[in-house]
Amino acid sequence: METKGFEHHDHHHCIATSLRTAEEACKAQGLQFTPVRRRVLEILLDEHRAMGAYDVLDVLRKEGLGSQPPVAYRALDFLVANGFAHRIERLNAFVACAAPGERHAPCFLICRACSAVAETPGRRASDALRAAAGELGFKVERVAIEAEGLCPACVEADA
Amino acid sequence: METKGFEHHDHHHCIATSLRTAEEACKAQGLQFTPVRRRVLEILLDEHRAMGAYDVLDVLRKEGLGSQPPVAYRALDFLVANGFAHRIERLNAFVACAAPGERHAPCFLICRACSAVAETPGRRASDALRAAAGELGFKVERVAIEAEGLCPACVEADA
DNA sequence: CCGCGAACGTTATATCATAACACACACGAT
DNA sequence: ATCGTGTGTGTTATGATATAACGTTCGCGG
Ligand SMILES: [Zn+2]
Ligand SMILES: [Zn+2]
Ligand SMILES: [Zn+2]
Ligand SMILES: [Zn+2]
Repeated sequence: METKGFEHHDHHHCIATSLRTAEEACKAQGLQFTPVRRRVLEILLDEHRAMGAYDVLDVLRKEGLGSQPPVAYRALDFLVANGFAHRIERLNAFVACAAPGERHAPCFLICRACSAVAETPGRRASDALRAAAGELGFKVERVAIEAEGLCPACVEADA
Repeated sequence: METKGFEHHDHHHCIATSLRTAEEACKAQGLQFTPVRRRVLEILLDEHRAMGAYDVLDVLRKEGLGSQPPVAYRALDFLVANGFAHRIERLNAFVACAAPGERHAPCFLICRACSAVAETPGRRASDALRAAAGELGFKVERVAIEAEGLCPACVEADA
């Protein structure tokens, strides 16, 4: 998996690929990739940053796709449950998954200065956590690993 | 005996020690360990579980120590800022620190069945995270590591 | 046709958190 | 001694996030 948060990239391409991946995954698993769900994923991909449910809802409203909180929350829950997006606990916000389809323990780097969010593989951290939990007899089902600090650009600006 | 993390322990003793540690740390650092702050820490220690700010506030209200949200939030913020308590993002809740005074990267194991919360050293996971972040030029300042799953007791009950 | 489950639309409400301002008090400087 | 200043507290009001509950629609298999 590639980290996208702090680097330039071909964004049109990355949107198209993610959407197609989601579409195919839904078809393969018999999930309904409905217009609202699709559009919410598009919105997250467009912005390429962490968005609150109400931010997403604002966009849906303007487009006549839904006007009440449950519409946004249901679509977001679907995307999160199926690995197309992640919830960032620290921000009460959502972000499109940078590597949909791959089984992974996401790990987020959140810049406190510019609010950029990068998803990076958290496999090592996740393994360490599972090991520690296992020693206590705790059965880990989901892991949230989130770091707050300064992104490369803001570290420079700070200095 | 109550449950600390997932194990039994001498709870009266653990409350007393934690309170004393906080008291001494405040004195040493010139921080004000005011009645409200002290009482809030006691409340978190008493319950020995994750509590919402409003849960804490309910107790304060009954005791005439404060009746409005800012009172609870201010005290909790103080305790968190100084390492006497932690905030659990996943639960929007607070818990007394299990190792006050020691510099540590806390890591939480949250049981989805019984809501028990254990704090465990997250040093290995935290180190792994910092290493991954460092490769990207990200400067980590704070880390939140939270696992959701089944505690030992609930794993057994489940089987 | 009917029963069912999944998604959606809507209303209302629950839950979590902070802005803003007034007051009290401790403490060091004038 | 008085004044300014910083810090903590009390209070009102509001903002931000999230879900309960119920009715409607629609496709699908019995
Ligand atoms: Zn992109
Ligand atoms: Zn930044
Ligand atoms: Zn205890
Ligand atoms: Zn449990």
